[in-house]
Amino acid sequence: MGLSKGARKVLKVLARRGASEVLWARGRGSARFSDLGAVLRLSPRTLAERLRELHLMGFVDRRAYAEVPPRVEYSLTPRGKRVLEFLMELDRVVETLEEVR
Amino acid sequence: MGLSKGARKVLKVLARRGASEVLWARGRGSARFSDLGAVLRLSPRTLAERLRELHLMGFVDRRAYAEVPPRVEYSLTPRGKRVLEFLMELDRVVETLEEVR
DNA sequence: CAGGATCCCTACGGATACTG
DNA sequence: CAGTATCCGTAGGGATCCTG
Repeated sequence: MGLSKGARKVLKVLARRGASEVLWARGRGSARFSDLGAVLRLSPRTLAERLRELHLMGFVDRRAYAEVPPRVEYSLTPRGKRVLEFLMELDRVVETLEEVR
Repeated sequence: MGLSKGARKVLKVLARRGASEVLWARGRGSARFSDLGAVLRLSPRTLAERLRELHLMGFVDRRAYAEVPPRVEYSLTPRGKRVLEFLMELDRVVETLEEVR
């Protein structure tokens, strides 16, 4: 009788600022915290929060290297890739909406 | 290099409280304002706002009858039905995520 | 460099009361 | 009945400063 609770949660996270962009940007390869921030124009506060959420949902992987200065790289998990595919599907759906008038 | 602007907008609207529920509830047939409010447990303020947004995006149709007391019925447009299908797809995707571990 | 802490402003949404 | 108007608390997110 409605979206499942899990689906609603995913939907909400994906709609937050920068979430879909992070997944999209990580389509291939991994990237560092600061690189993502620069490309996506997100404040470190928001970026950290978003990455934490996406990590908690199992969509991105976090790998920290014990170096100075510190380096942390983020990449998509298989689950994250599945969700990214879904986002791409959304793009196609929205395109077809133009035709459905 | 990311979700289209339109897709992001759709995503955001769908994530707001009650949006997907309204679409889902209108899967078949139409319903009145107060019925939707009762079923979805939304305050009139939020329900009105949500319906206005969904109407503006062309997902729901609004038909007002010149009666006393007033009666207004909402139903899904073809576009709305397409979006509803997409939401159902989301449910399936989230299910498959359980397997992708 | 990768964040956490703080301050602050805006958006979202419930409760209540009111009107055509 | 179908909303709108108002009040108000909570969440989201930018800017800035700080630290391991």
